[in-house]
Amino acid sequence: MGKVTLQDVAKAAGVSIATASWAVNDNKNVRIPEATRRKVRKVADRLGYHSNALARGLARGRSDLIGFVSDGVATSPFAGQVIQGAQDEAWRNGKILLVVDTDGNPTIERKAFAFMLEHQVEGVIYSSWVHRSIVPPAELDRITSVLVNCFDEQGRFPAVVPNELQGGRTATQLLIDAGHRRIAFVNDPPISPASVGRLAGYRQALEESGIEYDPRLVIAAGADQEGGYGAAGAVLASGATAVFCYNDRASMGLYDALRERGLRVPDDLSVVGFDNQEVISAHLHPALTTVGLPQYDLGVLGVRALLALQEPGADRVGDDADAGMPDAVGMPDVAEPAGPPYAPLLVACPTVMRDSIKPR
Amino acid sequence: MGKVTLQDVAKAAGVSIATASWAVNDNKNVRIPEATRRKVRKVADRLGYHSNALARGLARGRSDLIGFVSDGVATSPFAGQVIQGAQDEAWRNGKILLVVDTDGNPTIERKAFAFMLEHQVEGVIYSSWVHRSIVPPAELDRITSVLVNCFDEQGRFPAVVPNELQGGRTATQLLIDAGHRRIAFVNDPPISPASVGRLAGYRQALEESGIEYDPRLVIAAGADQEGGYGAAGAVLASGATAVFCYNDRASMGLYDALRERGLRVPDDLSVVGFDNQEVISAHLHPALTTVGLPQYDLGVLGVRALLALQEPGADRVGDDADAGMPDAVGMPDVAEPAGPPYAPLLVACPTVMRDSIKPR
DNA sequence: CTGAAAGCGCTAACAA
DNA sequence: TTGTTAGCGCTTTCAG
Repeated sequence: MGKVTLQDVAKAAGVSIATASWAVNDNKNVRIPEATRRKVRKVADRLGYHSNALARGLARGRSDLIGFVSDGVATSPFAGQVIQGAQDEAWRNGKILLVVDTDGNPTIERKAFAFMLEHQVEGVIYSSWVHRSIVPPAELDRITSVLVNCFDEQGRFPAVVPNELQGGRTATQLLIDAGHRRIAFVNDPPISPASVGRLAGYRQALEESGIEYDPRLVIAAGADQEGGYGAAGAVLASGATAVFCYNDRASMGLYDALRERGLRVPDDLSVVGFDNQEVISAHLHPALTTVGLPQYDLGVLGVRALLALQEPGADRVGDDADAGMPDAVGMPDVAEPAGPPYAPLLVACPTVMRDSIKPR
Repeated sequence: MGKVTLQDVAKAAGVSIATASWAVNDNKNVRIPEATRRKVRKVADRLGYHSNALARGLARGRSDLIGFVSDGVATSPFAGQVIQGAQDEAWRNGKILLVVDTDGNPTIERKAFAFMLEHQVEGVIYSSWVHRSIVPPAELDRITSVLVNCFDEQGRFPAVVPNELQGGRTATQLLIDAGHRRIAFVNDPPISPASVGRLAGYRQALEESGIEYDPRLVIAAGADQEGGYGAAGAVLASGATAVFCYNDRASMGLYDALRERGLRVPDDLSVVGFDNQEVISAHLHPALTTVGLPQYDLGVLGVRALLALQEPGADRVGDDADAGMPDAVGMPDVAEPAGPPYAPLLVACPTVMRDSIKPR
């Protein structure tokens, strides 16, 4: 079984091996009569021929493989989505993803890169579980690479990250639009792109609406249920009528604390979360209005940036590889590969309207 | 840069290309002096040599690639873990995973298999997001394959699945051990390995403790927060002092409903969940005692079964590939590849003790 | 338009 | 112990 080679096909079809090759691939440099092509194709199908990617890669010097190394995306509840997006976009371009999750282990990471190199990947997506600044491992210099959900301060590599500022602004704006003026922000204390960016967005939204920023409304609390639970007292004491929580998990904790005090969302307090972590946000009572992370898009744009890098100025040609693939519409175009230093590509965080905001 | 070949290394080291090959790989058929080996190795390092996996695969007729096709594991909040387990185990054996998530789309699935075939994978893990019975796609017959988190009724393929019955029994036993005799079971209505298996486990545990099974204690409710929320009334009306919920999400809904009625877990009602969906279970108030799904192990055992299939009777040899890898201890051995029909390998569901059970 | 033939980088007989 | 060499299956000039 199995081992049907091009040679077999050629022989069975009564053509040379070269002709068979032309016929099977839609090679544009060579014009082959439709009849011949069809015949070869049919024979190939009948024999169950599958081109050997190893041989093809060797001969062409191109593997059609894209590496995806992450420090935990696969394990994180979040970000299977970014892999999915990357995979879909890779696929659309006739590439396939070689995924390795290093779980943050440097030994594994080193090996992962060795593997990628050996397998002649055309580039690698280096991705982080949590949006953060990284110092790129030395291996990245040996391969065309782009950063996803992380970035290097020097901008030595193209990076694709969520637009935290816009996200924070959007979340806050939701509350303002509902008529709230006194809006608390439960923020994660450690400095991070997310905590800094969302706070900046919060302030920007307030400012745009002429609401004065009151530092007492910014409450520091851990970015999980316990944090949100513990922050309830401070939120209530602040006199806020609405609260923007750093993430959905904190919102969930806040819900709990509120319920224990006999208070109701959104009647007594409007709340908006962040992350759109569906298991939580979609199923809280009431369902949580929140701002999502553009994970799928991060993946898509990551590989798009990577491909743009290796074919400078080349137009993407649509082949039939996308049959049945979800279409990626409404996504920002990736900037022309301008060369370093690269400014991170900021991807918009979408609004997810549910039932936790009450107009007043 | 980059393109350093074995030939280059050989030349630079002043040996033949064959010798270089022996030296770089730890080939056991050929003994070459440590000195030569070391020299070659050093030159290789200096030049930044990386063996070309495509050429190696072609020449050896072996790709060291294992396919992993899933209908949504990557997207599901659950099961990045199974990929992780599969990847780790593959790695330990010098293999690497080629992951494709078809998202349940048959067109994509077909293409995924074509890709796998082309890339000469040595076998494929076919995995489902939710534990279920499947009819294996025809392509599986062309490749050595094993099913993970799913199975075919005829046992034509080895399958690795969670032991739902044991899980259900364990969950119930937890409650019994705490002194409860009247234990409700909030079950998911649709027939599935999980609903059937967990119910059987529930009944078995009761029986083993001489508690009579009362059908009125089995309450049908959707397997999510809404379901658990809605089931509260029935649970309370049943007079149960404890409840085993089909999953953590339902438990979460139940928590909500209870709190709204001024009732407390575990004082007024003990509860145990299922799935150990950490975002939820670990952070509920009080934290939820639950039974986990052995996802990581499913992945590990899946590839282990696959490898066992292709090297019948061969002992696994530990090479140095596992440096820095998490170790897989305490895992059941995969059964000898007995040949079809295969009985599914049942993997134990672990207990996760937290704070939602109160002794009485 | 089609065939012959030279590799792609590496492995593994087979010789030396 | 080491070198020579014939492929692995496919792509792609270069002739025909």
